[in-house]
Amino acid sequence: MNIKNVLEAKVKEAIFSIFSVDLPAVELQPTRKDFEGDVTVVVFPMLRFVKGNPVQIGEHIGAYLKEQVDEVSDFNVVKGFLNLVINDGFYLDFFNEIKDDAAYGFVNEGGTDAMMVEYSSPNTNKPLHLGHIRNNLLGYSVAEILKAAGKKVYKTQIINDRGIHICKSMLAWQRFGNGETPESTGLKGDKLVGNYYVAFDRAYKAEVAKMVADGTEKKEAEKQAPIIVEAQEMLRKWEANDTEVVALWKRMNQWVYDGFEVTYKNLGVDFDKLYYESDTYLLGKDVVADGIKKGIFYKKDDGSVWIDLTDEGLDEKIVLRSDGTAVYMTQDIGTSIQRVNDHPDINGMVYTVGNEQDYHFKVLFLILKKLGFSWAEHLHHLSYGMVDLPSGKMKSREGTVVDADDLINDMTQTAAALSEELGKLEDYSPAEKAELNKMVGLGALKYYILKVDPKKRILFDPEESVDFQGNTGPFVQYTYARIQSILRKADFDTSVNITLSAAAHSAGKAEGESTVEGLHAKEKELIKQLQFFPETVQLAAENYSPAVVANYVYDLVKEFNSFYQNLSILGEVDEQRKVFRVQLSQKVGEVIKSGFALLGIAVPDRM
RNA sequence: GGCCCUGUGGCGCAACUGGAUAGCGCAUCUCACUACGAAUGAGAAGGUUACAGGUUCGAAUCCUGUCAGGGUCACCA
Repeated sequence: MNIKNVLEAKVKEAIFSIFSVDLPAVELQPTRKDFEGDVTVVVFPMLRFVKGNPVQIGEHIGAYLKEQVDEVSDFNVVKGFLNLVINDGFYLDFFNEIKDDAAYGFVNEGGTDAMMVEYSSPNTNKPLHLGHIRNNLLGYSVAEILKAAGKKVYKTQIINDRGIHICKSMLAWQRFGNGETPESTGLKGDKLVGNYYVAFDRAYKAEVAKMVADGTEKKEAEKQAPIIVEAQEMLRKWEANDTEVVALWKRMNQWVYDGFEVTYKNLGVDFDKLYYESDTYLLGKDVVADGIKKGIFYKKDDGSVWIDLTDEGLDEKIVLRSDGTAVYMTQDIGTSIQRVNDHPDINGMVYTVGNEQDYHFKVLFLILKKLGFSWAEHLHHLSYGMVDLPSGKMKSREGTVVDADDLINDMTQTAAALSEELGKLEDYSPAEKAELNKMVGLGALKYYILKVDPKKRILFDPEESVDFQGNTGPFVQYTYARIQSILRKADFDTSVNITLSAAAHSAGKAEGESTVEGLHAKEKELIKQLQFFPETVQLAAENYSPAVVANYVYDLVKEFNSFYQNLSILGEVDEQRKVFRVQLSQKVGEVIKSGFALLGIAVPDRM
């Protein structure tokens, strides 16, 4: 039973019995460390309903609760804050309730509503970089959090596999590639193709520069440079299904997919369903036609179709070009509908896309609502800030990016160096070490990115390596490993429930249970912290925020380390208390593991 | 210029969504390994929450204005 629910009901009861007033809500919060107590009732909001001095009202409620509620053993009032002391028995009972629940904190209702979470969605003309990593980690984690909160979730990505940018790398490869392949060069496919994307840009810029030098206007030169004209011609051929162009396109895209797969696997993310833009880019046109009939869209004289969103404080937005072809928005409308057709249980979608597209999604969601889809009420743009370098924005074309594979390797190597230095794993095989180093390196990277509120932009300095100490992934992993070390050494039965001794607990003890005299403050704090896990998962889901989970796990771990350092676990002389402390450690370990799993971070038994 | 996001000790982040004396980690300075793992713990120092008004019992949080940084305003995606 949740103590909050009990107290809320009882406080209302108290107010009714003392003042004959029905209170609509009760504000509860954990008591600050500097005050005595566990849960605090804030009296101030009641003053609207109950006239009087907040301190006196607090005293009245406190006295009533102490009298009427078993769990409340004492109280004190500071200004308008009523601090309640909850007895140790309650916390022990609570702990025994959750102790053996392997899925503690997770809701497993298999609700009928499914959510689709889209993330990653890369272009197939260049390798993934740090920006994609943030996207991937956020999307994956939010999907896992939603699952834990009881939703059915489909993870998806839309692969931007067509368009002028793809033709650019294709053309450059044709011209300068000399038949190079991933096999012939030993390069990862996405890297190889990315090189040609850069090569195109270089050639293009050179052509433009030359034309400008020869007297052409810059804007004209950018439009007329032979290489860009040729790329556009290639796109036309692709759209006309030209066999040669399509064959090249398939071949080069496959190189990229093979490369992406390696990166995704290293990163530990996965997808349930893939969408390809080449399949979806024509979608949405019929919906637009339908929308015109409904009067949602209107046609201009030149044939282009628009929606007027000025009433909603936005602009007019084009949804179909004058030549009848689709724009980005059209595709997105069509694709979202397609997704629901493919998965009829979807009743909401999350789009993990950078905040540069805030406006686009505002418009998209509004249009879908206007079109009357019920699921359009549950759309969320998981918008996140850009990852910038000290030198500014990352730009693939200019080669100023932090490559995803390189970064993962760097992190692994830093972990390896640190581990070697500490020298605790001499008995590990090279393969075991490699696996562990990757786990820790990735743990550092993932935590570093996920602990920050998604909305905020991140400044990443490659010169200063990601921390492994303090508020970091490895810190949490280390604590987990420490707990496992204790569990390995605890060679006694820990299956019994420990309760308060009869002397400390008026209710007495049940048959076959073991007792302790009372909880140490550090033990109690840990149980309190464990209590917050389920609500943390829900809060994280409501806010689509892995940072909420990361911060929670960090607080739990900090609390545990303090407990660990200040009290003896296996060295405890009282046998019952020793058992209890091992159980407590085990549970904390489980929650660390569960919480980190929501972030996509693994935890090691040793490190 | 219009609209959107962000601004918290030197740096990186929190603050249970309006509650108590604004927490934590790096970095700096002290302590603690013949303790269950020091990738740790205990402590010190460091703040007018960008600025100015306002709302109320109470503001980092809400409103208005100003400043700074970023984004966005294409028949591009």
